[in-house]
Amino acid sequence: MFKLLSRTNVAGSEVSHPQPLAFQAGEKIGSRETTRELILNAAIRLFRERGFDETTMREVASEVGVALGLAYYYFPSKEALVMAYYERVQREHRIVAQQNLPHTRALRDRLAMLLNTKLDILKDDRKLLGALFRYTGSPDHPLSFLGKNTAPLRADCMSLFAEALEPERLPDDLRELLPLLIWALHMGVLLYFLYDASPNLRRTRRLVDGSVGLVVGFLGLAKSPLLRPVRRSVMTLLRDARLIPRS
Amino acid sequence: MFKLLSRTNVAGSEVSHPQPLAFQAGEKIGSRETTRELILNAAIRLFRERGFDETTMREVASEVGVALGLAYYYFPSKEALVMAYYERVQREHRIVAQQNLPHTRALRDRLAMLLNTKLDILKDDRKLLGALFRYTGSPDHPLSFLGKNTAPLRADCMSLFAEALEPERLPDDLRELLPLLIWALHMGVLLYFLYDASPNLRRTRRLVDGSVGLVVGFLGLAKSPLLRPVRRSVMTLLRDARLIPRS
DNA sequence: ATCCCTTATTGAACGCGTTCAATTATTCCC
DNA sequence: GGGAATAATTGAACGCGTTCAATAAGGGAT
Repeated sequence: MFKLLSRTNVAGSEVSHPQPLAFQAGEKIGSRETTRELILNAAIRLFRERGFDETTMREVASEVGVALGLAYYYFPSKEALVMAYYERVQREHRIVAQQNLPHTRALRDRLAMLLNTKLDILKDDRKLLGALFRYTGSPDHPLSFLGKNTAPLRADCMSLFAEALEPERLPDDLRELLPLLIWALHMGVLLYFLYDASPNLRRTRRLVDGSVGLVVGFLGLAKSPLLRPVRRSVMTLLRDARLIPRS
Repeated sequence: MFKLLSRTNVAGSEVSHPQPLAFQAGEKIGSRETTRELILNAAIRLFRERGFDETTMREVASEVGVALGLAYYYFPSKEALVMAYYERVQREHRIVAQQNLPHTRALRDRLAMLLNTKLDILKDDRKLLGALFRYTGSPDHPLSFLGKNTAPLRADCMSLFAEALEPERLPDDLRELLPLLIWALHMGVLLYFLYDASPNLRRTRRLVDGSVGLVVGFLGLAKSPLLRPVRRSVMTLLRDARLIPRS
């Protein structure tokens, strides 16, 4: 189907190969970005090994050899570490996706590729990814994945889905609607991934395949001019709810 | 449309009128249920007034006049207070729903009534309801609303939706599928409610109306024997994903 | 009434996320 | 080089959710 890029093929990957500590005891810590990166890398490594809640910020700071307060100088909270990491994941996913999209013709394959490569990147991250959902019910929290502060991240993710849809012949309303719907599906898949205890995430992968198939099938149906009033109703509803912008 | 029961009409309501402190300073605290209820009621009241995070467990205990540790004797965590409250909400909702269902014929009205009465009950609870979503990303946590410990609560909620669907002529597969789908919609509505800043939750109410309309419309379409293979695909997918039981 | 077992309650303490005043280091401009 | 401003770093402390050993209270059996 789509060409899986193996981990080693992602040049300069920030995510999959967190850099080892770049200095030894007694050596002076480098620049601002270096310290911040060190802390982030150490945190992600420890979160992966032990779990998010099971790792303390004291351990993270100690791992880098800095004072606890320094972690808070660079990151406003423990969860913000995970969010910073997820932003990296997003960046890496964009790179991978844009490498694969030119070689993937069928929409079904394109969408499946997007979801599966995301899962590939995140496959070792179940012990920390859940922390991203912590503020789901807190509308004003800066880290709420549905809140206004994360709107750029959402938009970025949706733009990837929009890119995958680009070659398709779609009515304008569907072209506008689908990135949101696929983003929502993608969030559902990530959630499912967290709950999936099957070997090698088999069930999650099958869910991806199956749901992408249904989306593409639904799309074939929904394109019909006969269903234009229905599409219009959906668009109206979502606009009223401010889930998509007013045109 | 449906008959709205006003708050005062719900006899013996546990939710809407948290009982005042049943004793005065120096008076001996009553039985186990009384103390537990006192703590829960005080907590919910304070959470409503101040917000969940803004209220400390020390304040809750102090409000009842007991030691901090006693709150933890009765409730395993701060969030567990909110979950206990939500279980009450569920019970009250069932009562209200079962009073209204016999007088509501059209499916659209039945579904809208279920969602709207839920919102009625929860309307003052935005400051605390978000806490229920805190463990969304923690599959093994007892309070995860998607986890196994909350399966009875989910099933109970879905059974209400199944009841609303009862009079409808539906193919078996749809009859099995729809409670889950409507439950998911209901969760989406609750989430939306948390984020909705419109006056009197206007936008949430409109979302309810609109989405119920779409569900009913979709249902009309989905019933068609022509779409049986699609329904079968959906059922297969959800069964494989273990989101509905295998038949 | 006494004893024993279970439940309820307490107050002190723990630990972790977070904060912050003080200090040190770095950078830029003259 | 010196001074000022800014950024980085520290270590101590706070406070809140949570825990727990000790104690008190309640209930049942003898």
